[in-house]
Amino acid sequence: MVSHKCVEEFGYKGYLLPPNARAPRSARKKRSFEKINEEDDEMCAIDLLATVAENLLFEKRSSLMSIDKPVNEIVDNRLTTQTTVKEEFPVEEEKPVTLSEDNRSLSPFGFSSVTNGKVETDADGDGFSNSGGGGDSSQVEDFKPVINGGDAVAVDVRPNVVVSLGSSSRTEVPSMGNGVSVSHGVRGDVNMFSRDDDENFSGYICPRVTKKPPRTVPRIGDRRIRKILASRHWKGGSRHADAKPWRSYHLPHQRSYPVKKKRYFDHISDSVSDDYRLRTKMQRGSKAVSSMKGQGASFVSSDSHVRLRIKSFRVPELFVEIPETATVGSLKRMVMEAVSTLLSDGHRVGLMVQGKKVRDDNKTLHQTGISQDNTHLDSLDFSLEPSSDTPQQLLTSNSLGRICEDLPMCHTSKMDNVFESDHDSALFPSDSFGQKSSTDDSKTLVPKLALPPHPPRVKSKRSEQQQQQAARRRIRRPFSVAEVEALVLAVEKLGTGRWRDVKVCAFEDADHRTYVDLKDKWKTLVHTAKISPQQRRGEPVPQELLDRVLDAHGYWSQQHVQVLQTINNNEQQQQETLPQSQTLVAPLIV
DNA sequence: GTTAGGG
DNA sequence: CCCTAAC
Repeated sequence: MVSHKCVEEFGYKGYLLPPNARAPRSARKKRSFEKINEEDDEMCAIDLLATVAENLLFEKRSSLMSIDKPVNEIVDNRLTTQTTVKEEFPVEEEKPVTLSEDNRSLSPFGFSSVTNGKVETDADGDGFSNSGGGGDSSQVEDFKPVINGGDAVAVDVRPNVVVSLGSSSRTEVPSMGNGVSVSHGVRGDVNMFSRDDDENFSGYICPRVTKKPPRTVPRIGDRRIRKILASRHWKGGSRHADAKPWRSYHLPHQRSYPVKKKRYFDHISDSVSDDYRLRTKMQRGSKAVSSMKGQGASFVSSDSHVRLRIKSFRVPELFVEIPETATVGSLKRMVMEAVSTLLSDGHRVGLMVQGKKVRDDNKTLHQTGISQDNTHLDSLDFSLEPSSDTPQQLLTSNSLGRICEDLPMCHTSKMDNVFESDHDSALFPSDSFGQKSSTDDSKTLVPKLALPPHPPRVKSKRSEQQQQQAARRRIRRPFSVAEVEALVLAVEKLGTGRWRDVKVCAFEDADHRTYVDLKDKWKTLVHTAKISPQQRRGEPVPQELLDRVLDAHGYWSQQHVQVLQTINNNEQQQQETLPQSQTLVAPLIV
């Protein structure tokens, strides 16, 4: 909406003569940090899953029952990504879940890539070669680098996506884009991309929520907020790094969850997006004596334990474009960044038992039918769903831009190594989790490093500027007639050259309109007003408004000229010709 | 941080 | 809408 606060006093012909001085900056309203708290609660959305899974996992480690399999087999977490070659689906209806432009979370954990069934350790310069794609492995499902004609290697991570729609129904979401990613002509760039329907090649990661009406959400419009949130998120992760693992199942309200997730599930939960399910399989559990007797109201010592085996772990569709010469490490980071970014919006966990969505968080597992005695129950679905009170914005290119911006594209040593070794276990936690002694935990638990402030990079063939421009350009938002009217009104009153004031005056609540935008719009309005109606494009602006634009433009231009003259002459000689300007000029020349 | 102007 | 110089 456009405010009209500044409609009051008018000077000549509706123009308000400039004030003696600009409003002091202290009076300029800053709203940047007022919205932070709204997001506070959402930080732990993923914690629910993390905690549940963590506990389940922990039980396996600490339970008294004998385990006839290696722990890492029982708790078999795999990031499974899937490359499928499908025809492209038009996805007009699907708007990508949007991520704030600056909310990339600084997930410090590593990301393992898999080629031909092998986990790549990223040695420098060990980029993907054009040999990939053929390998198969039952362990590593469906991950194949898609080789793209000797050009950039496009890794098409294309999971099957199951989307929860808030009911028990599911919708298969078609993939977007070719199964074989296309990335011609941009070799040398690190870019995640998708086409928006405009002109830009804007990168984004696109988890989709289909056919789901947009939420009315608190807006989180300020980059600074997002930065803060991101950093807070990150800090939170490390802050809890030393938390001791839970030893009981605890399924109270989500809000009451202490944020105590282990790093392991930091990784896992954070890597889940949107509605990508954690498929779990019930396993026969044996009676176990709780090690937490009496510690929880809902915890009964005779509780049986159920084992959940998370069979696969899926990430949303991602496109990663990266030059062959990039290191595996940089690829891992890219993917990790992308995934992390996806998740930073906050999600809640959904649970489906035998196809039925379980909404009552207070039910016990047993009441829900999750019981070791239930031999019929062989699968659960966990899902991450956009939290109902979580903002879902359009994923603009900005978020991606940040990612790309900060992704080192070089083969530099430090970055590649830092992210490395320790964190491969993040993706394949079973490899490390079950085997690590508790003393080792700190190693994985405490992420050693977030992204360095200024990751080193190498120049790509496309200029960085070009790349960033493509990546972070804001979406185009044409001015409505109402906005134009408000702008004209404000400029009539305030003049051209006080754009910040115009912003505050007339577009205070329009977060997406910066004063630079307003200035630019005015520029185009003046131009539009000068050209013939036939040459004009877009939503037609009423001629009346355009007339006022020219009027105001002329008037204020005149004012500027006179100010200059006055300054040059250093005398008040224009009094007789334009009395009105006296009030304008006089203060300025003092 | 704002403003002005080119891209 | 972006970028940058200049303030």
